[in-house]
Amino acid sequence: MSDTSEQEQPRRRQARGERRIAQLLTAAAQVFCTTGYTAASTNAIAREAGVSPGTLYQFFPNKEAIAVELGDRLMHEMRETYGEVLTPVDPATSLEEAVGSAVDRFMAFNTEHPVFFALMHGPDVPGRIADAHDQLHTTLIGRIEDLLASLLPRSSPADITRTAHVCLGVYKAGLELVLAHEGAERTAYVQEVKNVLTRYLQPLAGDRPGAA
Amino acid sequence: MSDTSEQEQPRRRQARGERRIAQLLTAAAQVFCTTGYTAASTNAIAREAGVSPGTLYQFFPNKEAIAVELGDRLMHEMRETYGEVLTPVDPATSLEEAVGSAVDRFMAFNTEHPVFFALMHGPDVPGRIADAHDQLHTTLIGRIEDLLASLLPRSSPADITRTAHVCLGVYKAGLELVLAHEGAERTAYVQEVKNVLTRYLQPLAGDRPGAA
DNA sequence: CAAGAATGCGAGCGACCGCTCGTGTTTGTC
DNA sequence: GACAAACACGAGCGGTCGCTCGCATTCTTG
Repeated sequence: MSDTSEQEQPRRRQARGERRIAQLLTAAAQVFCTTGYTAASTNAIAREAGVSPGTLYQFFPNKEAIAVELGDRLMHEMRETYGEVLTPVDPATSLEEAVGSAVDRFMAFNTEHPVFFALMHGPDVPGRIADAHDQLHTTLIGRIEDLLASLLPRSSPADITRTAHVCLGVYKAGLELVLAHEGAERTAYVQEVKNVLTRYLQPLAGDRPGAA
Repeated sequence: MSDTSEQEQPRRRQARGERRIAQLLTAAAQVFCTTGYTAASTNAIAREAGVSPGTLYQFFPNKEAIAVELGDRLMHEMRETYGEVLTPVDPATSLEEAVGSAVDRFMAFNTEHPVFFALMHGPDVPGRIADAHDQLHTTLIGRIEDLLASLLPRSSPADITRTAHVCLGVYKAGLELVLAHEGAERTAYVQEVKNVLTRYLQPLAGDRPGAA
């Protein structure tokens, strides 16, 4: 039973190979960003990276694996940069501060890695990536629920869940607007996203500081 | 000059043809809804309609024309059902009433024609449809700006424009959530969308009735 | 420096997709 | 019923895309 499962580990990579992988992932990010996942051809990714199609398939078994590896690395960098997503609670912070810092963190990451949004938002992504997407989505919703549970003590669990989905949806919509603008206008949109969320949550909050 | 442009009008349709067209558009709506535009194959549409690929191309010059015609008919039905989108102003209505009625109208249309959202939301749609999408988007933003200009007299034009984009984005995000649920939960999400918008706009509103 | 492994190439295979075309069937008109 | 136009069919053409394979090159290792 144990030998029937193929382990493909004995593949020893050289430094050149690791460089090629990084190069290919960068190229893939570029192409995914501009054309989306399904429309992105592996030949185009190879061309963008300046290598042949055969070289690409030396390092990735198929097109999906490229996106999966890219997603994994982004996820890892996100966790590394921001520690744990959405620090659970801090009873002293106001609603505005909590929302503001959460939005700033996510916006910073997403504007620095636009591929993330492109991969997660596209309705075309196949099996494995959709799974990762759902998993991230569920995790995120859970975190937001925890955050909201402490911020909005008067709400029922079902209401908390619904509110969490609304918050995430609003954030995603705001992200799209933010990514579509630059400079001062972008900053203004970030502020608007914070406004929408704080004003939405304010009436639900208990005796929090910072109420208008 | 006048005869160089080809007029393809002399194509006289029989009742059977009109029926086939409606049948094909219904099938296309179904397929577009489940797979999106690009992933939808014309053969699949023909199969869904129970006809051969050749028959499909008897009535539509290409795949894009199917989506365009579908979009045109939806647009026409939207205008016919709701007269003009977003009745400009009514100085006596409260902010809650204005937001509530606008959201209800759009939600009713979009839940009855999920294709509309699928066609407008997909990042994959090609030229002509993207044009129609942009045109609708611009028109909608303009209407919302007009509405907001009378509701929020203290805001500058630039702020109005930004606020309009935020409102439309929030609505689209809410629509996605609404379409993902059914029954009582769906109703609850509709209410949440209204809550988000009213609470967002409330602090900007002048001496409107209905303020909390 | 040899030998083997890892890397690199690019023509091309198989599958699918948008679309066509030759042919046969149904419908409207006289 | 005769004739033409509209409708219907489905095999298949041209093109793209994901991916492979045979072979050349570069690196590592003893």
